[in-house]
Amino acid sequence: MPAKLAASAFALFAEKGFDGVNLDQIAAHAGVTKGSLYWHFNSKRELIHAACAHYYRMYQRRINEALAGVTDPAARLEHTLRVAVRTCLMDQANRVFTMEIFTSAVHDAELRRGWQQFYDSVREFYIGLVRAAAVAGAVHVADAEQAVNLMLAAMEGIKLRALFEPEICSPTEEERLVEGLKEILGFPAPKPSRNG
Amino acid sequence: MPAKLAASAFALFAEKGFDGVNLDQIAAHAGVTKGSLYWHFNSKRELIHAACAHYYRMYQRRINEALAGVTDPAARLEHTLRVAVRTCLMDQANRVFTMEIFTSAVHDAELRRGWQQFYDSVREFYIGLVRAAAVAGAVHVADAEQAVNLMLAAMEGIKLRALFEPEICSPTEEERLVEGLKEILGFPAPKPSRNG
DNA sequence: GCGCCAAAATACCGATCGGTATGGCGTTGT
DNA sequence: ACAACGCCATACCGATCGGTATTTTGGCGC
Repeated sequence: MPAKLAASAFALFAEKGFDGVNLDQIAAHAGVTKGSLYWHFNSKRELIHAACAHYYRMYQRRINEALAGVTDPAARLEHTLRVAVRTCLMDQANRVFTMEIFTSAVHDAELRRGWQQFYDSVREFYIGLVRAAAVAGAVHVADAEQAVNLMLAAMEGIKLRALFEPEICSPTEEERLVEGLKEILGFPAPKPSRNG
Repeated sequence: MPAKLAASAFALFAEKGFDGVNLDQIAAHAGVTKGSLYWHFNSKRELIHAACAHYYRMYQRRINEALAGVTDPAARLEHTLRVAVRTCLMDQANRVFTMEIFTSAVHDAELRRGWQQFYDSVREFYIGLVRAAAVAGAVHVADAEQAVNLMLAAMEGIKLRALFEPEICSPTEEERLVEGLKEILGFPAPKPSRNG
């Protein structure tokens, strides 16, 4: 049940923000009432943290699935990037959710730590992927760390931009976004006949 | 008085967010009471919009001051960039305030329009500056618009990152940030003896 | 069947806060 | 002197919502 509540919280927070959802709504979404919710969580804040953990796990699960059985460094990097774009940029709900994390993290040190931990692990993962791809000669970067930092910043910037210009993250733009981010990571320019 | 209330609202929102400040606090900060505040503004929402307008005007005033009497295209671009970094990245209060705009804009079309209008004018201004500097041979970009988009995305990404890693926007990092953004805009790499 | 415990439901509480109603004061115009 | 108006202060209102207290329910073991 706590996992179901966390999932419900995530779903509703991603739609209306942390302050836009009350606990009765979350409980109802999970099929129980607020009293039951309080049996499992001590406060709304605790539930927010659980919703964040839910999101981080979901992202990690997607990456693991995308990389299962993939050994080629360049392919691993590209798959990771595609999942990230699909999950973090194309999905409006997830964009809204992470924006709520940022805004609330200003005043909540634990939330901030949680995000930073997540962000750092994502970043280190990318750095490792880029380095492996560079050794394999698939990408060319002077400094893997800097390229990853720039790529992640660009992703965050796109996310922000999409909040008021949702069309830049429409399905028809996905491939363009992926290509732009790949370029930052040092992938060679796309060829007309390259493998999708 | 309405301007004073808007300024007070901006100052407090930039510290605690839109939902973290009540109208009594804003009124007190402006030296009046809530009744007087309601004489001038119909609702908290209207006050939020006034605070946003205050911020946009402040930014524009700073740019105008920085560019007064500057005619060299490269200098104009660099000055604009420095003011933007100082105002939008180095100033924690302003970072917090703009994050609040983004989060609220998801559910407030007018707020969204206001921000988009501001963002578009900033963007067009940069494109104009980059093109002028390119004609003057001071920067080298294949596509001014794309370079500006990337630079602005990077700025937004840095802003987000700074929310949980404030040290990346510390005074000692300012020059590094400026140089990184200049590089995106096609400025030549810094020389050891270049003019500050 | 009874007791225990976990989980859930229901009713309630107090604080908060945006918003409203009303009265007061100072200034200006007639 | 009086009326009108702008601006302001104070008191009040109702809705909301996180959180608490109490009761109920279901499952399990004996």
